Amino acid sequence: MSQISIGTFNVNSVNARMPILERFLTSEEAPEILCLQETKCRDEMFPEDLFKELGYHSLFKGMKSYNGVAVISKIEPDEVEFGLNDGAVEPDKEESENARVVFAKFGDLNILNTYIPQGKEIDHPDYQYKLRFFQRVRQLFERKLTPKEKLLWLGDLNVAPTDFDVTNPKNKKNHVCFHADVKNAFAEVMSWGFVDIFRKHLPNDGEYSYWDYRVKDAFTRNIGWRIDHIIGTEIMAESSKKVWVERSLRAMERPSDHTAVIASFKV
Amino acid sequence: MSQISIGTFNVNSVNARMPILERFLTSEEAPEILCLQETKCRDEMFPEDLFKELGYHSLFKGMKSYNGVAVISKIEPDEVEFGLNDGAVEPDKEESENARVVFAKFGDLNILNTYIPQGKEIDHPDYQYKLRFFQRVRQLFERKLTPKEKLLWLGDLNVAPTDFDVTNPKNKKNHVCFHADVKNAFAEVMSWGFVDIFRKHLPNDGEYSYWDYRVKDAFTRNIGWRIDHIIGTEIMAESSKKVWVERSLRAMERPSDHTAVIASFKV
DNA sequence: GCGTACCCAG
DNA sequence: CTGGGTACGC
Repeated sequence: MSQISIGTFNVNSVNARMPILERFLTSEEAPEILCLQETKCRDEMFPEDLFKELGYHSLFKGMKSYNGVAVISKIEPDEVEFGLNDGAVEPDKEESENARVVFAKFGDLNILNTYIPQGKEIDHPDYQYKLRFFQRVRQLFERKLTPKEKLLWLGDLNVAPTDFDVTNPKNKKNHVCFHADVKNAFAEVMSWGFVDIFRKHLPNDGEYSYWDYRVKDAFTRNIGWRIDHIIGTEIMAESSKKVWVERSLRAMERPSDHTAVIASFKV
Repeated sequence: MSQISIGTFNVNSVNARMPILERFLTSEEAPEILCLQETKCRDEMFPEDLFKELGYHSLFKGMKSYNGVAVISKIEPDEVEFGLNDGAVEPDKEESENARVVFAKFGDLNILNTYIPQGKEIDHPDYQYKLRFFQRVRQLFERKLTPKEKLLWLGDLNVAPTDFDVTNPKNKKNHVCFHADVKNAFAEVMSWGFVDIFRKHLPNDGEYSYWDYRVKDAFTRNIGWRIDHIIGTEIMAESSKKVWVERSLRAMERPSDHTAVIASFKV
């Protein structure tokens, strides 16, 4: 019986965040597998060699300026797939969807790392695209797996599912990450057969993963959002031992606006 | 009999260079008067308060993005004047000329700090403007002073007067800072009654003040230019005791492409 | 290469 | 506020 820890971290530029990642990945808390979002670099710019020196294999798909996902892991994955691959992708969205979704299989453990579109505003076409994106993620799960399998869904899902997940729920009813429709779209995916593993271990309020740079002293005042998630099938929830928010990363010099969320499992 | 040291430093943004300026101005080598060029900030943005805390009075004239001159001094000047004020300024050049030339009088010591136009290319109209700029600087001296007075001319003059002043003179014949015409234009100003005080004390080659960021390892390989000058009337040359290039500033973190050049005088 | 400035995005 | 892009100057 051994332990494995798996996490998610929206880095807001993987290259800008290397000093923080280097410290984190050489610390006691370093996870075996870490899902990254918003790497914000083309594949040629991805710091694969630096991760290799830290003992991590990298899979990544990026683009110029926006989006970009990666999975770095001490063990090599057996299978990898980028994008939703459902035939529903519009031609101009292909690049960004590949830079938002990565599936990786490590033995019998399936991992989906997603950076869900933010949606801009409630009446913007991107918000409808976001709602459809959740549907398509559910369809991906239906197509590839069953709820009986070992599956984790991690990433920046750009949704705070409950009032406990934001500092001030009252003034966020029309926010694209808190509106009823996006909560429902998220709940529809969850109902396929998922458990919110973060909430299983950290049921209290005030547990956030993102603090807006634009809100003055948001981090020290703990004005934040829980939009980075660790979700899994029942079997994964049962084997989960602990979840923690690695707040130290958000307190370092030049931090991302998000921090890492990690779960440990017994295997 | 006491000592005063006076220098010139093209800072390539005064705000970007404050960490370096703070260290320099609190060190043993801190000059009593320092002429700055390329401050690159509008007057509202000039860090007057920071210099005040360091014990320096500031005079400055800047503009958005480009140019900008300042004189910071432990003693307050008695007279100040910006620009060439010869009635020859074209309307669209008025702002930049005021941000290129500052005259200051400290007792009987006259100081002209200039940031001479670079000139872009030998066949560009800006190069002819540069040559005329030197003429107009000479006319300013003729109008205001005589070679018998105490006068220093400092600044980034964008001219390397001799083969000793660049690393590879052969491939620079058509450079706007090394072409025969610009050397002549500079020599014309010198002939009014100036001594090259830098060269009086540092006659050897390899003494530069500017190392191009774009030349790989230019500073460590000492591939540079002497384009920042300390020039004075005979009486100033006679009272000069020492000149040094403050290379430490170019070796610090996030340096300017230039470094400071300082002269000490007995008064 | 390293400074500006201005744009976009979250 | 802090990323990334562009353009421009030296």
